[in-house]
Amino acid sequence: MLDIKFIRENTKVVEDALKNRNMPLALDGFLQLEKDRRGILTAVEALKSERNQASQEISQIKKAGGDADDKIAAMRAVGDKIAALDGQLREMEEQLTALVMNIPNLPHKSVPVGKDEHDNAEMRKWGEPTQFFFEPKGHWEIGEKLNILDFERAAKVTGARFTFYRGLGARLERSLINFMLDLHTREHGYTEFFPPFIVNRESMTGTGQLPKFEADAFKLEGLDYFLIPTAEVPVTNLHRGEIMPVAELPLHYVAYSACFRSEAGAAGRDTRGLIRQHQFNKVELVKFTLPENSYDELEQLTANAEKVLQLLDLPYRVIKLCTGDMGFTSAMTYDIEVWLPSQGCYREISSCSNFEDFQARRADIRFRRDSKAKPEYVHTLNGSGLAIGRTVSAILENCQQPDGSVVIPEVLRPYMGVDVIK
RNA sequence: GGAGAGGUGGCCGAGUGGUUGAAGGCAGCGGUCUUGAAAACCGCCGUAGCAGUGAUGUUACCGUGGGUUCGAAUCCCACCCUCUCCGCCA
Repeated sequence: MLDIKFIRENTKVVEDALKNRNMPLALDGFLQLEKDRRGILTAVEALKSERNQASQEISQIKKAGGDADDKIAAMRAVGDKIAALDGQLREMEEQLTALVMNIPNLPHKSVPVGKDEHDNAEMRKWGEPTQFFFEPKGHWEIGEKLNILDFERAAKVTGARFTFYRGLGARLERSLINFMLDLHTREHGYTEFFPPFIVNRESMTGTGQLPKFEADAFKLEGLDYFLIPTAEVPVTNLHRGEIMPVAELPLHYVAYSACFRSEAGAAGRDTRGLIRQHQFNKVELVKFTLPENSYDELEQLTANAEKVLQLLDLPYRVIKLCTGDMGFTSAMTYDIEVWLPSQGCYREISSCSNFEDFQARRADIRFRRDSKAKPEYVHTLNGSGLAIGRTVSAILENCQQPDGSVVIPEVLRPYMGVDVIK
């Protein structure tokens, strides 16, 4: 959520940003509504002030044994006026909230202006695309042949876009979760959380999944609860409504969770394999920082996620998303893309974003520089560190052997107990 | 799921429908005293919106949302949460 005062004073800036995000929106209606609202607010507050004063006078008259009937009658009329204006005010506020909640974050000035993924900027590459002297197979095929992935039975038991992992496949998934959590807690200094996988509406609104993207979420029938699309939601909302002392910042959190996405609108895309599932595992990094440090923190967070791929020896590149390709809540996003031989291209395996104060304002997460200072909004960041299913895909594909076996990256062998899946 | 108790400021804890934004205490901040510290004493000590260059004024907030009333922390209704006991359960 943007600051309404900021929108008022920088209307052009906001309109330009919306245009760059492919969401052109004229704000004059918004501004007029805002102005009208303030007019009515001033009027109703004057009436309330009058009423408060009269109430005290009535109290004194009654205490003195006098007759206040005239005053009470007069105030009854004032009360009716107040009720009418309050009603108007509430309606206007609802409209304004609806508008402002649907305005995306402003891109950072270093973000390239562009329409779609073709305008993203490649920042760096690590490693070289894996070379094969045989025709590399897709991970779904490798997984089924090794009997470690079972898409067919998952379709029977649940439906499309679900998977059973079996044997060493299940163990690989679990090993990756543990490896990543160990790395981020022991080497990178993050504090581990294990969050609820179900959250309420306020939390989904706080991180920006609602109200605009309700169709993407799984909602529990009859309850105002949602399956989390990412651990970002529970972990960021951990501090919703709090004012923290400056000494606590920055906070670096890491959480494993299952993630649930309806993938509405993705029909027909990535239908094979583990790339796009309704349920997947992810290790998520979340930071709460001082505003002046958030971009340094973003670089470090991205580097922490990259470290996972480096240790697994998987080739990847880092791109900076352009204005048209960035998520609704983000001010700047780096995507980390891993090399997938079956597709002959790099595919997203992590998305690292700085939300600046966009989520903090929605979720009311603040800090105080000292005991007398006014509270300020923190900056929030998060990034996958990494998506587990996509990491499994990358390992199966990049580490496959001509005989169909898969050599386990060295750092995972202590977790796996074997060197090769065959 | 059933029965009961309760949700007030950073914390503890008062609060007959009428100067209660809210007593008192603790913590915190500033000061007096002291070589320094402690103790004692004095003062300050919530958040947000609106108007104003500013001093300041004003409104709202006592779990949440409605209602009654000239006036609600206080009365009524619904919901949420916490605690205790019972039942069920990994």
